Amino acid sequence: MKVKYNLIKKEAHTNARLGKLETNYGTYDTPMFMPVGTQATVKTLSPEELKDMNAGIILSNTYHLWLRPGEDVIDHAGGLHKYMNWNGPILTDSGGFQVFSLAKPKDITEEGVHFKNHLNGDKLLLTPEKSIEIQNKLDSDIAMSFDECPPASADYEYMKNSIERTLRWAKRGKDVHNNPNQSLFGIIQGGYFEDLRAYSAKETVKMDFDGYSIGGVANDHESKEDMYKAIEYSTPYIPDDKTRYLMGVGEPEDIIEGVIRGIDIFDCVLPTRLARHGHAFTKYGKINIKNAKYKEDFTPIEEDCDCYACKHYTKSYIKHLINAEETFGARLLSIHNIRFLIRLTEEIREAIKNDALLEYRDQFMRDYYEKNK
RNA sequence: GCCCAAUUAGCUCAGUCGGUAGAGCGCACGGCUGUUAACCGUUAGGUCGUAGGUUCGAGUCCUACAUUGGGCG
Repeated sequence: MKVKYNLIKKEAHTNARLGKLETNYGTYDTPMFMPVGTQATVKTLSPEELKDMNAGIILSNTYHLWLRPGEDVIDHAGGLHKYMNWNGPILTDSGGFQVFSLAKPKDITEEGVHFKNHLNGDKLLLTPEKSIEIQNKLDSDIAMSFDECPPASADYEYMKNSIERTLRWAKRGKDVHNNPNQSLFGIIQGGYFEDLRAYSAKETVKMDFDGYSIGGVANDHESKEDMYKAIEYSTPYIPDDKTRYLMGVGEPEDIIEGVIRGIDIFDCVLPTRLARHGHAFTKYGKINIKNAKYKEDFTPIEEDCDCYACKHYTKSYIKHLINAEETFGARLLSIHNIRFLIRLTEEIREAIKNDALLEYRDQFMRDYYEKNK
């Protein structure tokens, strides 16, 4: 089946939405956060641990699985769910972000994007059709259109040409997509140009995708105000009965601000990457567990956190593990950071129910930036 | 007792022809937003073993001593 978004309620004072997303693998409350498992694994974590954190959809990546182990291997294994032992929903990114992070502008043509395989240097061509074909074989629940994710600093002319091409790529991908059990999402681009966002959104929605995402944000050190505007420029054109997915975000405050502007789902590498780099989210701001002050801090990362790491381990111990480059440290911080963002969405949903999201936002920001600093 | 080598940042070591010193790691701190990222960056930290000598100028050349390691007795 295709994913189905059911709008439960709109928050009284913002554009926030409470919803339920029906998938092949169960129904999940939105707003929600999707952990990122690029290479068919959320780095350092087992599926059981993800379930314990109350994770819903997880994200994986077309480009990486195409190169290794190859979509045919996963197809022959019985699909990505079986391959990685994840019996929850999976969204696959199309490789569009790799256009941004790996390709040079000259590598992008109408046909597709020429890559150098970052593992062995092979020259490769990824096209919208190929991306959809790979995602079909991976058998994810939600496939993403193959887009170009231009840097926020791109000028108007570049951005305009880019979104026109992304629209043509979206149509080509949709034309070859024929998996009735896989949904296909369109991607809105346009940087911080109001008219380009509006145009991209309207034209993408005309193609009638199963859901819509907003891409091209938080990728170029742009200001948060600009990022929030890009969301505001895009969401008005997305129908109420379709999911809105803000790609690659984010930081706790960006998730809250995104929800306020009508976003339903988020994904971000930050919780797991920060974890491997020794940082932890807390209600009172991000902490660097490597700091000397935690050497003999025998309290958990957060006293009131219900995650496995906080229930059983101290900052002192986790600092030791990170300093000693023991992988268990990265695991414990990953568990905490993902649980932190999932718990954040749980609190956000509660605030929407109570029509008190702005109050929740203000209190969160006071705690996150002012206390304990 | 004699001979040889070494001695430079907390650690392991570079240091050219003599022109007053660098790296890696560690320490301290920071950054990371659809993962080419268990990564990247920024500080701090030195009477160049000690005492003399040669020289305009010595980590570098000479002498003695100390310490450490090795060899021969």
